[in-house]
Amino acid sequence: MRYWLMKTEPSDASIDDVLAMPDRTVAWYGVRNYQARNFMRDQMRVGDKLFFYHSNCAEPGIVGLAEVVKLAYPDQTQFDPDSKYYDPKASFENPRWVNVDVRITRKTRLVGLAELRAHPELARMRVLQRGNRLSITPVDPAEWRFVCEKLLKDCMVFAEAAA
DNA sequence: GCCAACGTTGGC
DNA sequence: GCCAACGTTGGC
Repeated sequence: MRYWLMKTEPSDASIDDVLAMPDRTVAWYGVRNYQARNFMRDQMRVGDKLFFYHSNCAEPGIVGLAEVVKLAYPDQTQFDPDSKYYDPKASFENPRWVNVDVRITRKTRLVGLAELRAHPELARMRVLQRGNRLSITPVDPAEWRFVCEKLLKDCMVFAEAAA
């Protein structure tokens, strides 16, 4: 089982938006970067866990925990001319982009960038590196444990309670 | 809104 | 295959 960090812009799909969806599950459509796509296509398995991260907003940071509930399959938005994620070079026969489905397991307090940077144990996290733009990045098991057991201890908010 | 960083495109 | 131009990301 692997661990990941997945970015979303809250103006597009915030954690509260996803909590309001059926089964607290969302298709992670719209990824248009090959490296991020390959992570979903080649490495993600059902049961992988992830940090749900808000980016490009007033308070960027981790806001929840989630898990992969469906293996990668063709991203439907690439076929839709009305979608901003439409890709004219993609076809049903040769889809270019895929997505997994993700279910929120916990809404947490905001763990912001400054707080993440404050811990040497997390210094190697990809999301903290200068110039990082990748929307999906692997997370080390030790980093996952540190965030969950040290930073989020006693302040876990259950998704059920938050929904 | 600024701008550094980085990915993609396309002419050659 | 090189690389300049351009577009996007995302923190600040």
